[in-house]
Amino acid sequence: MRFVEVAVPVPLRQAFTYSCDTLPEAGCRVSVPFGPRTLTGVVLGEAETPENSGKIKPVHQVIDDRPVLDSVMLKLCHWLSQYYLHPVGEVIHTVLPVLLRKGEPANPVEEIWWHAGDNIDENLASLKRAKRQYACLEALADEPVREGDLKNTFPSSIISALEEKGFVYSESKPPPLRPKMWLDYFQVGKKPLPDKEQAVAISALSQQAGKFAPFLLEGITGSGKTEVYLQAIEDILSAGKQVLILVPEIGLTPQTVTRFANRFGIDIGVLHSQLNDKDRLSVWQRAREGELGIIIGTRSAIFTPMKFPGMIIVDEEHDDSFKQQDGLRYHARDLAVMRASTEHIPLILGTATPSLETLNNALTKRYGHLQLTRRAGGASNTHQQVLDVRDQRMQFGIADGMLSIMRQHLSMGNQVLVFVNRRGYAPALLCHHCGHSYDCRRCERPYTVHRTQQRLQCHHCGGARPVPRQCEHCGENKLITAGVGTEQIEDGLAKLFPAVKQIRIDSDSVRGKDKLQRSLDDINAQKYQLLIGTQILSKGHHFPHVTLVVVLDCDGALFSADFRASEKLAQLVTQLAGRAGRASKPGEMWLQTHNPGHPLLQDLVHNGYAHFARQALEERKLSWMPPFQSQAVIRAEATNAEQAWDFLEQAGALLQSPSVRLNGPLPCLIEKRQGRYRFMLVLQSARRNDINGLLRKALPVLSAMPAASRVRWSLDVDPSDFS
DNA sequence: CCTGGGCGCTTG
DNA sequence: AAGCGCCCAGGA
Repeated sequence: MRFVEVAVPVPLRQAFTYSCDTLPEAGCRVSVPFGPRTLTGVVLGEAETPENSGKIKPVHQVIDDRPVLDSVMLKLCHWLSQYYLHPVGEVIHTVLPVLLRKGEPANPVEEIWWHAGDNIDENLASLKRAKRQYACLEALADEPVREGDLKNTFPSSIISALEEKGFVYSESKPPPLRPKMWLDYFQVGKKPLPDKEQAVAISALSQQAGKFAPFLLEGITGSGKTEVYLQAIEDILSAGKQVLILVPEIGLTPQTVTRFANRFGIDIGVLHSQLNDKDRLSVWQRAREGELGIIIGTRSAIFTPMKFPGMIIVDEEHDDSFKQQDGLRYHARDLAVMRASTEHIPLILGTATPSLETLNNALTKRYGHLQLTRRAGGASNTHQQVLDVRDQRMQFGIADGMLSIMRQHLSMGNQVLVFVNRRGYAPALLCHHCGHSYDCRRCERPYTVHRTQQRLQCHHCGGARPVPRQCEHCGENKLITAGVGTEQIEDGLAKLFPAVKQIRIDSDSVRGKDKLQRSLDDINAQKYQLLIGTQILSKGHHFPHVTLVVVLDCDGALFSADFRASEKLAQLVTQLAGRAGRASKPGEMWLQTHNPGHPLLQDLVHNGYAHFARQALEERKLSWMPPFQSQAVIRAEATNAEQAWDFLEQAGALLQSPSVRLNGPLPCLIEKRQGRYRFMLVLQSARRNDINGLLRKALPVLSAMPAASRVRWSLDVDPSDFS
């Protein structure tokens, strides 16, 4: 009798011991009895003979003949569980593809092959009058045929008729594995000559093959980061090693994939959020068998197994979408660092606007630091300026001065991009007579007015209602909107520039498959001259015909309660500036603000992101903020505000330590959502281990508190925001 | 007297 | 998390 530790998908901070006759390998799935249920768990390793073996139940069934989590992935699961203080069972649950969680087989499904039996000639002779059966048997005479192929030519009835006569038989076998199959057709396509900086980066990266070596690739937009990726992975692929590339959620366009596929002429495994479970599993399988040379995917692609790991690339490493915001709140970029380290492979963190965390690691030499400071092809940088809108007449959020600059660019036939960080028509609806504001009851925040859908929509909970005609409070017919969203700008600009073709790009307008890609193609084919949009426009797409970028409102970020707001604004503005222009058409960018003298804006506009970021790091150091301090947040929400607050107060009492500063309970930045009041408790310390240790000790007590069961609570290690 | 839903206890 | 027993309220 042997014993195993099994991680089961329940929110309990422990593994469970089971008995078995023969020891399954660590990383294999097993089905186990758990209370009155049967669950699919994963073997973590052998357990010592337990003392209270009376409780121990036997493993029902071993599902896998070989681990679904190799030793590296198991190690990472343990790290995730320890670092994010999350139950192992749930960690393993999030790491595995959905179908594997459900206990589906991990190996590729077997294929059925049809063979001709003995005495073919004799059998054929007996089929003289059954022409189709004759043809079918003849087709199998020389070699077996895959059932799928056979059924393309012959109906099942013909095949089963032959089977009944004993003339043919079927055999099922696993599809053949083809590790490193990309090498059969791998060839390096036409490539540009790297400039000096690119060449330095490429050679620095290639010298590190086969060992852990993290790099920040800080390259301004248009400096050719992707070309560095392409040339850096060339030798890795040709040596039969795989490359895993992580990209932000919206950055994964068919174009990105095509660029890699065209260069090397190979198949690429693509993992995006809309992929169905079956296709996802298939990429997982082919990556695990070493059949795919390149795997590109969003956040959760970091969990893709690789038989021949060669390199990991995190593109746009600063992007927020790498941080998971529920359940296991991991950061895929940080996990990529851990993974590269355990796999002993190099890692590229590429971006024009490094997060302060990564920049700090590069400046303190924990990471190699590669810089690309020149735009390829000699294109000039977009010139950034601040537009003082104080006392200016504004129409739908755009100052008169701004409109005349826009008019100039449009009259020259150039494209103009207007950035607004708000979708919908307006962020609020008010009664001009009594002042009544239309708020979502569940979130206590103003509804956003959506004109195209004729609805009021809550952007916090998704709730909606029809647009009222008259005030529900005083009955007057004086409802007005406040603030400006993309729809309103679209409306307003259409009236001002009736001859100019315009397009709105936000998550409402690009809903649906490939809609975004089609719109982007149309923009670059110059079917539109005026582009109005949100964040989406700042991610990864280049608009060579845009010569003017307008950012409508910077003021919100300058005075935000979130200490990262200025970093995010700087990244956004810089990324947006990078979208525009090309060599023959230098771009300009205007930032509308009521605070033209704000040191942050001035620094960004005059000295660029690189300077701004180094300055911001100094400030963070002086003000004892991340990345010089570590943070964790406990959030609690409940329909009864007091219960959420009470829980956090009790938690605070439990989390007393001289080396960890506690802040709270405080209301979250989104104070109420979906009818639940939300509070948080912030832990901060110079040493992350102090926070981790403190929480590790307290969590079992915390989870057992009666107050804990009355609220929804969660732990966020290294929070990226305080919403 | 029986049904149902809410709660809290347990899970190897 | 989720399945189960347990307890109390409500209906004819």
